[in-house]
Amino acid sequence: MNFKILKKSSKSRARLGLLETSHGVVETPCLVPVATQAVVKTLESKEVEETKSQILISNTFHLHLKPGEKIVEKAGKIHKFMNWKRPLMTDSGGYQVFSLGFGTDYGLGSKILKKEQERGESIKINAQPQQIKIGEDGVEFRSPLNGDKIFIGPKESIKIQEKIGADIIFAFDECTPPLADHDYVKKSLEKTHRWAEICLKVKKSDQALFGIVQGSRFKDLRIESAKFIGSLNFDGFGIGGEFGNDKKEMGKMIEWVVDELPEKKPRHLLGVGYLEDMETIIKSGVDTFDCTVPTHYARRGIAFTSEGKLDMKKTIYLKKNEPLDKECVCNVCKNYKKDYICHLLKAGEITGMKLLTFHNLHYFNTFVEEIRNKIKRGEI
RNA sequence: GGGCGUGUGGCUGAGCAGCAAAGGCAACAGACUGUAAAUCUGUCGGGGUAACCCUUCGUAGGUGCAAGUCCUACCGCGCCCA
Repeated sequence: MNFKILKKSSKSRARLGLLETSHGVVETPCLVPVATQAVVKTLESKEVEETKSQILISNTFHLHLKPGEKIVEKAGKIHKFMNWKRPLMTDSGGYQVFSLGFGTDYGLGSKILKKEQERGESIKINAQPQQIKIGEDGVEFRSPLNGDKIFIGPKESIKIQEKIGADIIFAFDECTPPLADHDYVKKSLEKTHRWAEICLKVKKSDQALFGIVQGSRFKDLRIESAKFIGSLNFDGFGIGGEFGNDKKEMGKMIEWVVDELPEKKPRHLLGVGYLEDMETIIKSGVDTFDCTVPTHYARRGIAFTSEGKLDMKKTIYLKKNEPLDKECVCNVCKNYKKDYICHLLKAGEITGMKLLTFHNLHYFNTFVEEIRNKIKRGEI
């Protein structure tokens, strides 16, 4: 993998780049659609290309459980397995440390604390989630599929990711929960840092390996983590964990980190990408970012349009014989109307979710494309 | 004509003396940011912020302190026998 910076904004930390891999080039800044189980749910790979998606991220934990990395490897590795010819990343499974752990215990999201939830900082040093066990060498999971005990640490994650064979792989980290206090995060960070060094040592493939910066909302820890991870011989960097109480803080927190990372290497923001967040995170210096929102919300019946977020399950849309977005040029907007899509969703037809997934991805990718153009024109 | 059965809130469907009445569906509202996620939450007879009040279980009477819940008649629907 090679990363070229084409232009640096004079108005912000934003930059235009080219991420070159053996499976093609990614123009950055770029949204990375999520293909957890080696598929963008509801779409086939050819359709995903048609949404202007340049690179996908799949998940180590999920592929380890099903079908198992050996199957993927035997199929000729993940590109051949899923017939995706462009670049691919795999996440390390670090997010599942959060999601299946404290995330489940407290009903939390990982990025921004929900309004209703008070900042109790109830997760203190040495706390353990109920269903998984976070140890020094890794994490003991229970398979959500059949209850089997599974152990994944940095070594295991890298070995699995090598077998899966994505272009870019991530170090195994602990994604700390928003309710964790400073002491918890500090101790967790030290572990994530040790794990980062192990990941670098263990990796034998020529895949690009990205280290992950944690540190939650704490400035000292974010900077400490960025300095440490940034000093290691990674090919790029992920920025993970939570970003404070509200979105205004998010950009600032990303900048704490970005300013400590080597400038020439790509920065990937893990799991952030509401439309309204995109300009902020890109202006803070993020090159790539993945987010489940366009695909996940599509399966909930939500269409993203220039008129805002539309809940296409609402009965009023049965009476609207017009495209989801009058300005959108995607195949769905060219060929289908709201009344039909609403009908499909109400009838429980999977094609409704498929059409929305296609449109949302196209819409998000076009949105980022426009931000790239703004950087080109020197507007942001 | 005779016998048996049935009639519940937008639909469906429990309840068989102490209910504004289970469940499901639909409807409406909300949530979802490195996907245990085609999911979850709330409302769902009317009125009031609320303790509370009012109107409901085919229709009309009756027996009970109390009736969708028991009795009688009628009406509608279903099946069976003539």
